[in-house]
Amino acid sequence: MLTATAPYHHGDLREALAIEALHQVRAKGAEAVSLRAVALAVGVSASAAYHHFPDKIALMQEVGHRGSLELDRRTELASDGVRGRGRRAAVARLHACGSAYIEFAMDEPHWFRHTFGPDCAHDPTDPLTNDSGAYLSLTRCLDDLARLGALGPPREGLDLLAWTSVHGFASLVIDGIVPAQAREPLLATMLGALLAPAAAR
Amino acid sequence: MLTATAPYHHGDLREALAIEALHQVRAKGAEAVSLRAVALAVGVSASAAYHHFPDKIALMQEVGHRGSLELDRRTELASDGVRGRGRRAAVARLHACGSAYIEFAMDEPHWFRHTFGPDCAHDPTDPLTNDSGAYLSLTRCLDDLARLGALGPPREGLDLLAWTSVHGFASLVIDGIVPAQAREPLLATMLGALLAPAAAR
DNA sequence: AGTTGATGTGAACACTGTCAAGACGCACGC
DNA sequence: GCGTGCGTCTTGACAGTGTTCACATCAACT
Repeated sequence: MLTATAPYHHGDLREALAIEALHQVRAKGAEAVSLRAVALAVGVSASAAYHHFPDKIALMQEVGHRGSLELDRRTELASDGVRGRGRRAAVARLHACGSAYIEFAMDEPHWFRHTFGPDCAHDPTDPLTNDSGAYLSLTRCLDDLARLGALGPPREGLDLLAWTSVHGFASLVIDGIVPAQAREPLLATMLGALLAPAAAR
Repeated sequence: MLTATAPYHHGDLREALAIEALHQVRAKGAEAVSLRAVALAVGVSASAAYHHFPDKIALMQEVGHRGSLELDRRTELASDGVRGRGRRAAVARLHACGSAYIEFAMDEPHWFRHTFGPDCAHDPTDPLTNDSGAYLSLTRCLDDLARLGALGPPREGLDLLAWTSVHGFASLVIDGIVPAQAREPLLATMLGALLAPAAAR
């Protein structure tokens, strides 16, 4: 039996630690996660973690990074799930994209919050460029709509408006400030404000 | 000399603790603040704090509450700073309101983040009702615009759209994901999407 | 005056992140 | 084949955290 790539003492401790940390963040929230508890749950001493991550912060950043990837995956999946080339399909794609974004925050509030939390702060020198596939999904949806002449306001800046409203709504919902049922109304209003008045839906 | 209301041993320890905690949150961020350090800075033992706050969380919630009040104050001040009854003034008021919201986040990123952080989670049973004077300021601006017939899309839900986009932008900026210079473009795009096409500015 | 109760102190507990010193075991060079 | 080296993990320790306990203090009321 070839045990694939199980190179060392533990096998792949770095991955195991990341997975366990992710589990605990999802379950209890980032603030309630301790490096020691993660290491113990994996069956390893606390200091063992320092051979794979320089900090606790680095471990948590790995969790945040996986949150970005998961968010990207969900939005992309949602937008790809809508077939068709017409205006109706393009609108539905944008709707699905925003809905998936919000749904991730509602499904995994702790994970979402930590992904955008202070420990995972991005490099302020080159924002918007490297990461955020969710933003790219949104941009593609809006590009399609622009190509179809379905957008009301001028194209420029609409990505940012759509993104910030969806992200802000998701944040406010998981903070308990805005009710979750407002999701559809918010998306409808956003689409109504973005689309040309011809056919809002 | 009448020393005003200096009732007890310290004077007003509860207030002193809250002020010092607020200072430290603004300076170092909520995660870096320890109850002990706050108490020591006030010149008091750590356990003394427990006669005024049941938890460290309660102390930090007081800081968050003051963040809500400060945000309310700023938005209200900004919107009241624009005089006039015409459409132009109403648009400027909405712009000033959103701008002040974002400016607070940029001036006090730690304070803003903590105000909307998990420790200050609101009661999910009655959202939108009790607090958030910033939302009320925004609503008033939009009511004015609606009365003047200046809004493009139907009135309902526009508060939420404006609020979430401003809040989302503020959050993304202080997370270093969106550049701060995008504030004016974002506000312009938002106004363009909200207003009737007659005169975008 | 003496009791009461709010307000302070100090020591202690369990827990945290982090580090230094040492023990284990795989992989390589001889 | 065997020792050497290095990556891996453990133990033990340090400083610092939130929180609680028994006790001291001091203002105010009866």
